[in-house]
Amino acid sequence: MKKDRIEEIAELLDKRGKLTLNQLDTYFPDVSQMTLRRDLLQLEQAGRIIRVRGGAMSVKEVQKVSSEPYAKKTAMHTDEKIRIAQKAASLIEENCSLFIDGGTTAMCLAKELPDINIHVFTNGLAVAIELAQKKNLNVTMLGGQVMKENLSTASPVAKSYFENTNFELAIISASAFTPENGFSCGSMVEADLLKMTRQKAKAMYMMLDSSKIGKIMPHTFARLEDIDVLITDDEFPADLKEEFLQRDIVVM
Amino acid sequence: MKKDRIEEIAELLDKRGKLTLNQLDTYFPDVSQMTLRRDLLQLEQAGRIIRVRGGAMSVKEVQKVSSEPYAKKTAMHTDEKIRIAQKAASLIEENCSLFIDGGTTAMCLAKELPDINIHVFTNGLAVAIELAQKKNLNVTMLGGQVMKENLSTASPVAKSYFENTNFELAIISASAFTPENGFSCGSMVEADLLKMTRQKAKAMYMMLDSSKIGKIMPHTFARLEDIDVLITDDEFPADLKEEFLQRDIVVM
DNA sequence: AACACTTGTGTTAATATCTTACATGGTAGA
DNA sequence: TCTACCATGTAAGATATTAACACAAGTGTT
Repeated sequence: MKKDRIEEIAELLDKRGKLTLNQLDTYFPDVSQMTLRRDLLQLEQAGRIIRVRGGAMSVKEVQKVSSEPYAKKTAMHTDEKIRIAQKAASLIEENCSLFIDGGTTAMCLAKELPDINIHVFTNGLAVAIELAQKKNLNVTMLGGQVMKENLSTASPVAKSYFENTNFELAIISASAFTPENGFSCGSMVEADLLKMTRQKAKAMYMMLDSSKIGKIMPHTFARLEDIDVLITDDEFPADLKEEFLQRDIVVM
Repeated sequence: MKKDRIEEIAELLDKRGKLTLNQLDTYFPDVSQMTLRRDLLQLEQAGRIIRVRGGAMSVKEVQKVSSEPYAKKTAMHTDEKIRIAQKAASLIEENCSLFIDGGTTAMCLAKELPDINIHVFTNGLAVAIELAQKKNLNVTMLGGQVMKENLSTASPVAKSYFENTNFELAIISASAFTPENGFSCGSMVEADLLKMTRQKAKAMYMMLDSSKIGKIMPHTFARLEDIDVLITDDEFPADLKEEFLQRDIVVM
């Protein structure tokens, strides 16, 4: 079947990074080179690969090679983030309306979200673009001044947005957490926005990988008791977990 | 000098995403194609570009590819658009405040804009991200529902933004133009936004490559006399130009 | 100054790769 | 059953790339 073969080619390329047509030919001896060419063309149009002379290479590979310095930042704790994002995604139901922030954990969540009929509000540019790929999903971008470090928007003006919009659920992530100082982040305007979000949403889920615990950032936007669900990883300290559970907060 | 040329090629590629050898050849008429090939080879080994059949593409571009249907992306880097964008960019002065739309021509403009102290409002997600790279430039994203086809936002809510913001200049592009129907685009909400923009801005510059002339899209957002400057290419018909000039509109 | 030697470049032919156009067979729906 | 369409194959032709050699200008050595 054509589709399977194309999928297989894509996976191969993701693993190997780069393949020549001759290599592909030995992988798929029962179809002609021309067919493989056509497959590659399709994959290229889908944006998954790049055709180069002699064959093709995976887009992922290219990204890896080039973004070494930046990769370090984002690659930190990626596995945990993805697992946390998957947990969060499993909580989303069809026809709901939710807010997602613009951080890297939120970006992971955006990738994990199923393509179903939900409405998502976000202040992350990259998150919005990622979500725009999904056909059934509705995205609304919160406007405001663009913060260059994290490609999010934040501004007092966003407030006027909120007056006319509604969402049941806010899923956000913090840069730091201690029981005393609550959930905090580095930007005041962002903290402001997240506070507003808390007021607007019926429920608030917090994604927090355990590396954030014990850190303090300048601006607190939520306290321990403000959240309804805490989504974290297995490293999460048991004693802290107890504190959440005592307040009827679900920890998962 | 070899080094300068290579640097120039790299910059060119970052701006335009992808170039064929023939295009490069016209940019550097005083060296042979073979030399350019060798330059590309070097840049490839340095990891800055990827050579593809017929030419090369910027690694940076590839990173963006994953977030946008690829075919569209490359198709849009036409020479005319870039030349028009360059003309438009040359009109921008330091310390001004302007609006740019989210279309592909606007994207070219974003790339051409100098990194000086100006404030830019836009409703294009990709445009905002592009502009966020520039250190001295200030970007504000207009919020609203994200339109998946063109990664722009548009919504009635955007109106509330405009009440608190000011910009002197709006530089926008249309999808279609006829003297009778004016400048039009395919989306009603977008047309709405652009109309508002017209009211808010002191001046409006229109970027219009000649391929758009004679086409009509469903929603007109500006008429001939609404604009102050028309930025177009050399193919622009002389008789039409006359019509603009009669209304004291600068054509360049 | 004469001499290798390196480096950047151009020219051409040989090679590799890609596209185009057309032919074939199988399959789903009319 | 027939038609239309899709996925595929084949091969000629177009295009792009490499390889090989040549040359000129600058550099250092004797």
